Amino acid sequence: MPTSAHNTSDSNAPGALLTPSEVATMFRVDPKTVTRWAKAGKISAIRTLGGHRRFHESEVRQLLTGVPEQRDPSA
Amino acid sequence: MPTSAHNTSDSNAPGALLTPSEVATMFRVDPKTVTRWAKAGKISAIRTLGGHRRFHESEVRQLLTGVPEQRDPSA
DNA sequence: TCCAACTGGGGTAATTGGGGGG
DNA sequence: CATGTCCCAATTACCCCAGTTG
Repeated sequence: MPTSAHNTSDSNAPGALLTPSEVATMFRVDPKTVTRWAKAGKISAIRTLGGHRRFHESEVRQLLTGVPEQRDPSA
Repeated sequence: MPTSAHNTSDSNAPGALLTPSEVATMFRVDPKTVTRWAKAGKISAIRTLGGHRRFHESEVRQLLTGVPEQRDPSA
């Protein structure tokens, strides 16, 4: 996961994917912790053909915004 | 990622976050006290998916700089 | 193909959260 | 009222090595 100037992390891309390290940096946690969240189902993740995880940037942002859980308002 | 995978000290990052113990050390108080400040709304904090708190480094720095809000002198 | 960096998995120490009492 | 310390349970961080990434 390159941190170069022209890396693939385009915040504008709607379907942008982030690596575990990227998400870890955003939450100020260890990459292994992000993996643990994925295993616990707390965050959705897709796998590469080799088994590595990739996370949706939009979802990560929402979690960071402060929306831990969603309640049905009509309930 | 260039050389550093996940650096623990990303003070240059705009959205840098600090752990409770980090803030506690900066203020020379107990981590529990920092938690109380967060509960009292005296300092904004975001939570990890596991419930742990992370504080904005910029906000902490401003508080340390000595720019406290006007205390209620109406007493 | 080779290579440097990142990732996954397991296991163990340290930190954190929450309540209660001083 | 605010802070520091006690308890325990949960979460997180760092260690190893082998495999994937680009």
